[in-house]
Amino acid sequence: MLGHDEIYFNAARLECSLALKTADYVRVANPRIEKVAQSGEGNPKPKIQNLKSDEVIAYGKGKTMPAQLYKIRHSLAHIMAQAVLDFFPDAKPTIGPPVENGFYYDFGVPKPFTAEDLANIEGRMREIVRKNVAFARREVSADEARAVFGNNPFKLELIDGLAKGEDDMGEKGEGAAASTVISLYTQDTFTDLCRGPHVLSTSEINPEAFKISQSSGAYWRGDEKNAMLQRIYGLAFEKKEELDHHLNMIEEAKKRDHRKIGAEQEIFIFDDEVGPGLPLWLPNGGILIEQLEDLAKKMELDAGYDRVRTPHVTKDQLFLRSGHLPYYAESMFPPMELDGVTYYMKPMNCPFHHKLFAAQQHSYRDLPVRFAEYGTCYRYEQSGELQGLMRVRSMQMNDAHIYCTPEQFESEFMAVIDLYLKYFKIFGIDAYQMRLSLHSKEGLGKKYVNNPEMWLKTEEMVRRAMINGKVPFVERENEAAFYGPKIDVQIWSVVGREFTLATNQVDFAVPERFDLKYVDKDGVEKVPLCLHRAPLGTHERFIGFLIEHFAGAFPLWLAPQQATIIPIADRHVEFAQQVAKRLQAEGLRAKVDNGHDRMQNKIRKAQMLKIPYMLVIGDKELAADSVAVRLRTGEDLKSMTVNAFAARAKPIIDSYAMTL
RNA sequence: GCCGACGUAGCUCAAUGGCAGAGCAAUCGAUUUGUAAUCGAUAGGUUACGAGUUCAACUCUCGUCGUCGGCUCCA
Repeated sequence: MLGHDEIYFNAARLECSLALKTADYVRVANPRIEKVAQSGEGNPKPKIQNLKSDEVIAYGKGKTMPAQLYKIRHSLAHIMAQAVLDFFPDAKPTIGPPVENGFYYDFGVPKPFTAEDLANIEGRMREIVRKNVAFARREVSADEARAVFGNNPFKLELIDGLAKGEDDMGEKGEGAAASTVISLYTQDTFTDLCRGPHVLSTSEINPEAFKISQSSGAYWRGDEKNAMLQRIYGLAFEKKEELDHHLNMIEEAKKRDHRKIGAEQEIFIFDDEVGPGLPLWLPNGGILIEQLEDLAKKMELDAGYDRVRTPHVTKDQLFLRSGHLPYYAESMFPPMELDGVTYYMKPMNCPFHHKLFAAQQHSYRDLPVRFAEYGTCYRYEQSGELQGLMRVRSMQMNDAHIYCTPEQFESEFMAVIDLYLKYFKIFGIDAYQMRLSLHSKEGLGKKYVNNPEMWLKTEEMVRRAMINGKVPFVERENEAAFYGPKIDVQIWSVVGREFTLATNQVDFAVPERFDLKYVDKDGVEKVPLCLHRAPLGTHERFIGFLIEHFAGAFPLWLAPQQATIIPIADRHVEFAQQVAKRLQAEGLRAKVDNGHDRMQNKIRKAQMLKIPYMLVIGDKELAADSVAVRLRTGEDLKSMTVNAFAARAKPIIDSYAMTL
């Protein structure tokens, strides 16, 4: 992606869709640069690519930021802690790292911070920065450190961990990386346990280039069983213009939030009496869904899939067999008891497809078998995690299961990846990241099927397939499905949240539980491998993503209303209605705007709804059987006959083109 | 689920303890207009829901529901 000179990024870290020069993207967005799989023998060696000649510092999961920015943000976190202690001497500072766009600090305090507190803290921080205080480093023994932080149980826990070679999150460092050096940084009146680095003096920090953005609760060390701390987030950049630019981008991003556009364009609603996370699709949303399903059916027919249908409800036995119960029960809607039988709404389609596979005899000659279904699933997601269409409780999944032999695995897996890429090309999606999600040793037998050999084997199969297919990807541990590794397509919503848009999963475990088999060449019954794939994810998330991706300006083939016909005066309405009928007969979604407004206002309304074509009809058009065509881009194509207009639009629709 | 903020007309917002208002949208009327807002009128509300304090509650308190931002989670 970064190979292109100029790229169109949707959300990612830019929080809005922009065509950018790669160099600008690298500068502004600070892209995630992670382990990139290398071709060659054995496991690829992780490699951090430095796209910038400037010094960068790694933080978080494989992310980097320029060293100076890191120091500024990290130092501001300490200054924030100092300011907080000025107002709340009993607050217990815990950790305060730099993050994308800024920094945060978590405090143990008896009461959450108020908006007024935050304003005071921000003001105090500015005073400290302006005093040009120095940051001084000092290395101490664990016992000395304990003496300094004797009244702060969080810091004592960190010191104990450091003494054992753990990092901030209580995780073991990599062998030799385990450090016994404990360092303190002091600025002004405040000393913190910290590995650094920091600015030498606050004179390196622009007091106008940072801002406290929000506060919220956060669990100590990210574990919900631990104490709830209060986190304060700050935004920080080197220059004020960069902060202003960032704030401006956030404002722009809000305008294309799918929740806002979804309401404006009447695509979906939520209703309190229906329930949270249960979207209702208005007619415009219905059109989007049908267009996507038509596309999927065409593409999947070409790719050799068979379509199946399965029920929404099933007996508990099915999910006991699949292994979802009892482990997945808390993410399922509660059971229904009828006549002594327990039923569940399905959270996924796989077990049903497995049953379909099992219902027929299979020879190796029949494989691969590919069952596709836009299945409706229900998951009881935690209330706090619901977000518009991006995370819901009822969803329609572009699901399919492919049953194949190990020999067929690579070509089947890559055929799915190719399908992704075809879809993404149609939609112009290029700001995504393919992520090879791996198991973790610690999770074996808990989060993951306890079969270490098969994990390593299938992970290597996927890795090799991706390398052979020359598809760039990153690797991430502890993100696999319980039954096998997967390639997830990660995208960022316009407000900056990361989501899995599509997935392609290997399953080496569940087919056996369902006793699935085929008869191989040698006459022996064998268990097939299964691929779970959903290139278009769910309608809910995919459409939520598309709304933001296109900022509501859908390509012609998707646009719920493709043309609005605008009669200039009442005497043109009848002809306008005829034109609408004729265009509808040609398969175009056209409607007459016969409201009381003047033409200018009708154009304005259509423009705001991002309707692709505005067809103006006045005396001239009435006489010539024509329409005056205006595009939503503002371009005026002047008058053309109704037939000429239809002949222009239809191939654009049929080819899924982005042009109008 | 946890922490916090918020919930007023279809939408965006005003009214801080004393008669609930504006713009847009809707409806009706006038206008018949050539590429991003014609004029006028009408209608629209148990201020999310339920309790409490008060002479008086949109406003203060408690609970419930929902939304938003984080945290956690995300097969």
